[in-house]
Amino acid sequence: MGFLEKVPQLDDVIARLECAEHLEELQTIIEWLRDHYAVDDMVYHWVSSNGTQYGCGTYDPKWVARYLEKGYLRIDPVVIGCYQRFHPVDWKRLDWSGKAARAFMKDAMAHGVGHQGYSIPIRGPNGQFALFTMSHSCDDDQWNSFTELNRRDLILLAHYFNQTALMLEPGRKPEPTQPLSPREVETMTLLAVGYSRAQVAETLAISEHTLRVYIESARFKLGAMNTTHAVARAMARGQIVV
Amino acid sequence: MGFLEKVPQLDDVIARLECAEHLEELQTIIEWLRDHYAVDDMVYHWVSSNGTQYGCGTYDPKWVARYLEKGYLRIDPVVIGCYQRFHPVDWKRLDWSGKAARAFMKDAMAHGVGHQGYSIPIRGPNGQFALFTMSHSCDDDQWNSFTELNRRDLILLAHYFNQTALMLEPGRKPEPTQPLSPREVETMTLLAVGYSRAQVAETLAISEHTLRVYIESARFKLGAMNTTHAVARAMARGQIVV
DNA sequence: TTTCAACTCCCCAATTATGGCGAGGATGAG
DNA sequence: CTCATCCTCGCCATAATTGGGGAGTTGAAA
Repeated sequence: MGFLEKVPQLDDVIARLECAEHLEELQTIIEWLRDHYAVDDMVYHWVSSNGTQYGCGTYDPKWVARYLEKGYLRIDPVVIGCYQRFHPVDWKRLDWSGKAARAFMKDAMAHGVGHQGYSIPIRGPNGQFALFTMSHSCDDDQWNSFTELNRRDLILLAHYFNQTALMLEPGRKPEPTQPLSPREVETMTLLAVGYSRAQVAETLAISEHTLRVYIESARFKLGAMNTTHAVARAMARGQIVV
Repeated sequence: MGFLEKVPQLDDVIARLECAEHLEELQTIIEWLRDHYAVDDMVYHWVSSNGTQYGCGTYDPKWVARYLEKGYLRIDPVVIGCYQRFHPVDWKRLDWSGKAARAFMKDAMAHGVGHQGYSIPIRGPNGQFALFTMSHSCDDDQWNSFTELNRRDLILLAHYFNQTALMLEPGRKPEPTQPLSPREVETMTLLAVGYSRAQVAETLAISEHTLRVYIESARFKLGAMNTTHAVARAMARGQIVV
C-alpha cells in the first residue's frame, strides 16, 4: 500500500498550495501531510543564489542548524546528486562513496533522519533550485512499494510545493529586472560564449568603442561590478540565453 | 468540457514516456495526443545552451524553419515570457506589446498557429529549458474551461514530456563535465558575484598568483576562452550556484 | 609506496579592459 | 513635436587581466 494512495484530499492540498502566500502555510501543509501519511519526514528544502538554504520543512530544528553550520549543503549527496539530475531519485541510488558523504549520513541518522529517502528536484527561472523530500525508516520492500506506487502523485505534489516555495522565497522578489536593449543582449550573449571584446565588436560590425558603451550600460542596468559579473547576472536572471 | 478530461489513458502515455529512448517516440506520442484531444497543436519545444531550438513537436515544418531562420526564438514572447516564469502561462497573459512581438504573432497565425495557447516551462539541471505548449483556435470561453479544468493533467504531462525531451536532447550528452576542485568552485563563484581577482584572492586568503592558477585550470577544465566565458559555462552547467 | 591531483607561491611582459569625457542621428511613444 | 531611448563613433590614461615559464607540500587513492 502506498502512503499517498489513499489521499483523495490531494486536490485540497494543491488548492491550498495554489493560494498560499506565506512560507508558514507550506510548513503547515507539510506537517499535516506527514502526520496523515505516516512518512517520518516530508521536507521541502531549497538552495539558492548564494548557496543558502532558506526553508526546511519538518526536519528537527537542531538538525537544520547543524546542517547549515557544518556547510552540509555542499556535501550532502542528496543535494549534489539532485542538482545534476532531471528525475526524482531514491537516496539509495546516489553516490555515498567518499569520506565526507559517509560521515554526513552517519551524522544525519544520529539526528533522526530516516535511512530511506526520495527527493524530487525542481528548478526556477533564475537558477533557484528546490528539493521536495520524503524520508522514512521502514525496510526496503515497504519503501519500494511506496515510491513505485505513488511517483505520480509525488511529482505533482512536489511540483506545486516547490513552485510555491520558490515563488515565496524571500529576497528574490525585490530585484526589479531592468530590460536590456537588443544590442546589449547581443553583446552579453556573445561575451558569455567566450568572445573577447574585439571579437564581439567585429561580429556585430561596430566599433569597439561603441561596444564598450553597451557593456557599460548593461553593467549599469544589471548593477554589476564588471563584465564577468554582468554576464553572470544576465544569465542568472534569464535575460540572455546561453 | 476539458479536452484531456476524458483521458483515462494518461497513465499509458506517461508509461510510454518513461521508457522512451528516442525523440521520434515523443513525436509519435504528441501527434497521437493532438489527434485524440482536438487541440490544434501540442508541441514540445526546447531551447538550450546556445539558444538553439532542437525539437519542435507538431508545428508545420515550414513554420519551424521560418522560426529558426528569422531568429524568432529571441523575439517570441512565449519563450521569453516562460523563461522568466515558474508557472504555466496562458498566452494572453504574456507581453505582446512591442512591434517585433506583434509582427511575430501575425506571422505565426499566418502559418496556422492558433491564437489561444498555454505553455508550461520546465528546466533541466544544466540550464536546459523546455516548453510544452498547446494551442487552439477556439473562443475564449472554451479555452478557459479547458485550461482551468485540466491544469493538473497538463502539468503532469508536461513534466514527463519535457523531462524526457531534455534527457534525450542530442548534443548534450557528449559534453563530459569535468568536475572543478573545491577551490576552483569557490573562485568561479566569487567571480560570478562580482569580485575582482584581487578581492577573490583576499577573500580566500591566498595570493593573487595562486588564484590565477585556479582560474586558468578552471578555464581549461571548462574549455573556456577567458574568465567571463569560464564563469558563464560553470553557471550554465550548474557547477556553481549563483 | 608510489602516484596523482589539489593547493600554494613567484616573475615578467604583452594584451585587454575600464573610467570618464563628449557628440550626432534615428526612432518611437506621448 | 518633443522627449527619451537606442545606436553609433571618438580620445586618453590607468588599471586589470592574461600567457608563459617554474617549484614545493600535502593528502588521498591505488
